[in-house]
Amino acid sequence: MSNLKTSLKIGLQILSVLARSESRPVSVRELALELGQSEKYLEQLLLPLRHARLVTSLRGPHGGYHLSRPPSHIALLEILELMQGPVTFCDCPSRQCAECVSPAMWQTLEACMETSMAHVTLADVMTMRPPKLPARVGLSPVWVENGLGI
Amino acid sequence: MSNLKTSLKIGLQILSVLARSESRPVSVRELALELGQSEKYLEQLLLPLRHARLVTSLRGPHGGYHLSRPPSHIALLEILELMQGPVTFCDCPSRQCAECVSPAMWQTLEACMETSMAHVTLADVMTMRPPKLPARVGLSPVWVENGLGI
DNA sequence: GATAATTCCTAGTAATACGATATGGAATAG
DNA sequence: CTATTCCATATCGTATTACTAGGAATTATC
Repeated sequence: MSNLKTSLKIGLQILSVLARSESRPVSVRELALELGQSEKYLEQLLLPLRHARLVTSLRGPHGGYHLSRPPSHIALLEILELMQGPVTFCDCPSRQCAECVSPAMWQTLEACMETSMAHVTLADVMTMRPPKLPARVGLSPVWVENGLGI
Repeated sequence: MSNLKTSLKIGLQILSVLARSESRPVSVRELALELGQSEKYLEQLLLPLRHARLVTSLRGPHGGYHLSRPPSHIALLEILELMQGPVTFCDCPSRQCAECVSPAMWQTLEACMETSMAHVTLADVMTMRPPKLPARVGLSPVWVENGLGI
């Protein structure tokens, strides 16, 4: 079973299509044809993307959606949080519940994921390249030199 | 919503209890009392732990479960994979499906999580301390010095 | 204006996963 | 003989998720 929601995966596909046709807006109908999903479903997924101003919409004939920013300025973390919620390993507010066992542990691991994904951009996703990451990222995990061109 | 299953969290609680009473085996009944869960439920959770030889069982009177290894030699990753399945962001076998968008991306992120959790031990979890991690871990993410005693 | 293309919004339904419980008994060992 | 693990299955409730549906609002074009 995948740990990622379908909505995130399709959301990424949507954004990829929008990124490829920078110039003109893409209608939901076109997206539906290209991605093999229903228009209504894609509409729903576009809603949060628009509210977060990741995409901009144009109504009326020849309307559609386009990216609000260049793909290299859209972090995977943003998309992930929009489409499948925050990266939380335990969501008790106090971080002191029995389930927490070790709050510091979960927080560290959450930060690990977040920092990593904050440095991956839509451009990286599209080009199928491993992401460009700095050698070190704050106090959190980083990709290090790995012979893959980073 | 938490991204971790309850079974993992309770699994960790079980292992913590076992770790604290190293010397003698702990029966399911005792676990049930201590953790406030039904015996049958805990039995179910203990099954995969035993099959993976993380815990050893003794039958008959005064029987019960104990850890097969010291807590410092049980990686969080093992527990996680046993209790809530592998860390997979896309589970198509080919890694070439439409949902993949960027197989290299998911693989890198999966490796990030896995490597991080592979270096966290049950001992870390129990002591509520941030994990001890080497300054660098292969080609994957690491925790770096962060003033928390690592 | 009228019309048609499109986004926008709100609900609702259907399928699935998951947590949790329940039952019943076989095997094992003090 | 009794306490316990072991194992299988199945069931139920609920939360989440995927997906559908209908129609209001907006805008370009004729």
